[in-house]
Amino acid sequence: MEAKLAELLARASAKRSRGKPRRGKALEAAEGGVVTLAQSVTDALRRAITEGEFQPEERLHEESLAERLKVSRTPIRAALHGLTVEGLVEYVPNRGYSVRKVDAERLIAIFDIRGVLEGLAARLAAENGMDEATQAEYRAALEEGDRILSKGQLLDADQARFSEVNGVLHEAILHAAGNSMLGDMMRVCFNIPILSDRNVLWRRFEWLRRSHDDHYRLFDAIVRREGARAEQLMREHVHSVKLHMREQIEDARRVQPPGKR
Amino acid sequence: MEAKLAELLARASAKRSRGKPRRGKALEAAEGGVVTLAQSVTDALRRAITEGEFQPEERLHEESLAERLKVSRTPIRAALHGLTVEGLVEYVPNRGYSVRKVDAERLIAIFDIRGVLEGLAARLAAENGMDEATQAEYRAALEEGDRILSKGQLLDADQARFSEVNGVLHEAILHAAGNSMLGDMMRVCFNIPILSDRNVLWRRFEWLRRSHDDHYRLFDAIVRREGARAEQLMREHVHSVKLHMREQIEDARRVQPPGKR
DNA sequence: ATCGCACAGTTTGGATACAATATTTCCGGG
DNA sequence: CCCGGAAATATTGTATCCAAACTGTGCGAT
Repeated sequence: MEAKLAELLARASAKRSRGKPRRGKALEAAEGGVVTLAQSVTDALRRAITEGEFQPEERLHEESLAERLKVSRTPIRAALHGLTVEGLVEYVPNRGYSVRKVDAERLIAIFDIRGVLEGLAARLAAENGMDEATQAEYRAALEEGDRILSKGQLLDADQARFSEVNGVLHEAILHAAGNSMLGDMMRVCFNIPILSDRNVLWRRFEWLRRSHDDHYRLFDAIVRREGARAEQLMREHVHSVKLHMREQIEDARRVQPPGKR
Repeated sequence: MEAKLAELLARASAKRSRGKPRRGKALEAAEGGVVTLAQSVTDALRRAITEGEFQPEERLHEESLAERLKVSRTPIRAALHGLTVEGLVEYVPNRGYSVRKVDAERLIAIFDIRGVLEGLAARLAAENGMDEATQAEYRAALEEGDRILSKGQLLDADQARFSEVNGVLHEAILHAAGNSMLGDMMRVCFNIPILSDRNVLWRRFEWLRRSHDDHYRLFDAIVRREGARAEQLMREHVHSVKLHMREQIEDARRVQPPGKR
């Protein structure tokens, strides 16, 4: 679990040099496809950080990173600077960058914001209406969730699938909301080390069932165009995730008492 | 109105080399005081853009900017990259940066987000309670607003002061909310060319009076710790600003019909 | 022994040089 | 006259270089 970072970079930049001599036009790459080294490095570092490749307060030494990724310091610096603006990394002038620590307080803050942002997304989705294709996606994801939950217990392999299902649902709502900025801001709330792939939660099966049920009601509210109800449901949903998370944090703290250093 | 940009940079970087040989420790400068050239340039460019120094889709040519600001391309690039992450600037690989256009749709999107974010701030402020000092600031700002409005009409010089008052009120609520991330996200919603200093609105006096009254009610709700009410009031308040703004845009469009280019 | 100071080494910030990519111009063919 | 393509030009992307700032260590004074 060491050269993993370089591997991430390789995957990120794969989209660059692949294929034909490249159809000249940059437009094809304008969205989605990564083009510059700096972007690849940014993606690689972001993933590495959110997936816990680095410790919370760990220094991010420019030269070491450059060496590990086999690039010069320039794209590294661009990436670190960008991640600082995104809020994933901290920066002190003349002293460099470090991984931003996410303490309990900050986590709560994030969830409060997620609550209102996702609530807004749900309301807008309900007000604007969800097109057929997106509805179909949503429904499919719901059914997939049913299948996973029907076993009465959750296997490890299922966790990833359930996360996937969750992602689809949220994306569908976000898409229906039709507010592009909302997605940008939400991304900031999701790119957080601890939860990242949201592998953490999903502990108690019963809670999970309830969560899945929320998704059903949310869908109902949206297709009925009941904006206020959709918003309320989503808020409560996120709120319950927040409580669940706080519980887990406190559990973890009990195991390993505070005041480590 | 040409060398204004350079002037902005001078002001921004003034905080750097000022004073004694600088107390060695960087900690003093860690927050607030700008330290690196890149930061100064970022601030200068942000201001220039939000104050309308550049046209909406105008290209931001690295070398020209470097020349105008008398710095190398390095800090310029850092600044542009950062502003891109912030959403003020657009970027296409190998083609450079340009001022992001804020069309009506985007403006609406921003106000929708501001509505829920400021609503959250108001609710949190009410739930947490506002300390005495902040309450005093808020009250002082309210009275200042009364004084300005008491004349029955708004002079040009008053506009700036009223904007100031508004700023203080929002800052007070934000501070009481105690959610640092909220401030970061809200900044993104405020750094928008069109409104920037919020000089635009405040057209109709009556509307302004109503707006000021909102601030009173908001305060009442907060000190009474009525979170839900505070949130609702703030939402409605922002919503009314949104409507007001949309109206103005449509007015402007009537004067200068669409399809300019 | 402790505090302060100076010096050496490390690390970052900014400028410059070079390479890669896009845009423009200009020329020949249709 | 218009269109297509190739060279020329301009602009961005990356690497390297140098200067400034910070960190740590060791020596000397108290």
